[in-house]
Amino acid sequence: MPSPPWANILPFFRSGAIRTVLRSLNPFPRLFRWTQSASHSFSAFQLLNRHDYHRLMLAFSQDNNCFAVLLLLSRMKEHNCKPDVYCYTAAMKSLASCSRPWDAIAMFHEMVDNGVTPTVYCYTLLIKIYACHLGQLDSAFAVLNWMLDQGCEPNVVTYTTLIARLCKAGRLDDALKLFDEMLQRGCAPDEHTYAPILRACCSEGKIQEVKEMIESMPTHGCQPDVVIYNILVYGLCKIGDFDGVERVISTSKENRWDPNEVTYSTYIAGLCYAGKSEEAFYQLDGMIQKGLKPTTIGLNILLEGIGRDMNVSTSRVLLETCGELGFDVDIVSYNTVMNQLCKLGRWVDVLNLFVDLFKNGLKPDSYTFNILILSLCKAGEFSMVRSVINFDGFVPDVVTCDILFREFYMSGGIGELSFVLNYLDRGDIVPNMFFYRTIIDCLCKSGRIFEAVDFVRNFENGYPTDPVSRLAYWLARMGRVGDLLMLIEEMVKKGIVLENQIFDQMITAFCQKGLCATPEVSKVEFLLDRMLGTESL
DNA sequence: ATAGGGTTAG
Repeated sequence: MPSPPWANILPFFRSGAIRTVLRSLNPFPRLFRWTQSASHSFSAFQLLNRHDYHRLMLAFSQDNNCFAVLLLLSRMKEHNCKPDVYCYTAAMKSLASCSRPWDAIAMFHEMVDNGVTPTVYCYTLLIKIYACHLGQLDSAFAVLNWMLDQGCEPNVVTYTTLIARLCKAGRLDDALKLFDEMLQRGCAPDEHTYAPILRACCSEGKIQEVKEMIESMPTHGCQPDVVIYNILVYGLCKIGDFDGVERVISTSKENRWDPNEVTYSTYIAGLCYAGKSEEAFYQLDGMIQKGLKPTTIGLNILLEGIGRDMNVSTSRVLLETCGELGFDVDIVSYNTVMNQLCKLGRWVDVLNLFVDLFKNGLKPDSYTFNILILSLCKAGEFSMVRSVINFDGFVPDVVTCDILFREFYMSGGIGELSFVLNYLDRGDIVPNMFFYRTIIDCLCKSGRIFEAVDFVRNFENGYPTDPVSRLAYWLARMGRVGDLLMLIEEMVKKGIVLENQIFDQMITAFCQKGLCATPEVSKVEFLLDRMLGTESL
């Protein structure tokens, strides 16, 4: 028996959202029975109309499954159900959101080639793909002109899409030009059009312009809403005008809007960044009284600020009270407070919070482990570090390797490092320049200069700048100018261009050692000449 | 039926 035409699609039907859509489709009961009995030979797909296909496509698109969307489109064609502009638009959208913008554009052209006329929705999506997904604003403008040529009038959404991207790209002047153009063409803006422009003005600190533009909105038929006022709050925070923020919030009723959690989170973050965390803490209270709770990110910014500007006891108490207050915390909230305790060397408290986070149904991430491991290392509790490493769910990253390498090496536990090296060998963790620098630091601090030189020499592409400059620093620092000269000569001979970062580090070390007033400095000058000579080649 | 706006932590 041949497999049903939708066999490839059926596995995707497990998603709840898609099931819901399927149940509402006309032919679905029969389709469903077919899959149960598997004895019919007719194609239930023939019962789907364009509208059904479109709804299915949107459901799969929402599920981020563009494979299924494309499959549906090809099924349509097989069953002589010509895809309409809605189906093509849905397929384009799905491709775009699955990071396949070029395929989405190809889909647009396929649609035109098949004689389907794009709607303003479809052109707008195409503009969004060029502007947002590809960052090609000029191509997006070309689409705008093209649709005008085709007699399709852009609407407020079309203009807003392009204006928003121009603003995000820092092209505020072009955005304002387009804004005027849309007015001239008789297209009225709405709140969505103003928001990105106001946001861009705030970024440039043009708060006066922002205020004036908000006041002028009603003359264009727009009533400033909570989003518009949140942008104003953001702009005022950015220039530190917190009295202004107070005024905006206290006049909200007469201006017919209600502050929401974004309003307060923006305000609280602004206060924290300005070093006024105590004031931010106070605002949290005002927020609670209005029945609002902070966003998790806003809360985390506050926890960070309180620990920094006030004290860690307060941030810790706030974290521990979040459950009662009904605030949503996440692993970053715990990491923030644990990190503050770590810096103060309070490793027992760090450990306590590590235990608590599980009670809140959270899972530690690599930041959590790094904070915990660093706390324990600094306290010399290496046996506990070993327990943490063997913990079920341990997630190391390159920072973990860096901490473990440095701490175990310096405490003489070199034998333990095979664990770190195993991770690196397996390729699970890719070392970065900080890690290489740690290796150089460890080798140099323990006097293993030749091993450090060998380390940079045997690098895959040879003598990477960052570790070499670190090594140069140590050699200069230790007064081993001869070894340093040899290293530099060796690199020059191999035709390696010496980056000035290497010389920066050397000069820093020489200055720190107070060698600049001694004859040794002539050797540095010699090296600098060498560098200039190399660079002129 | 389909397209567009605001805060953002380690």
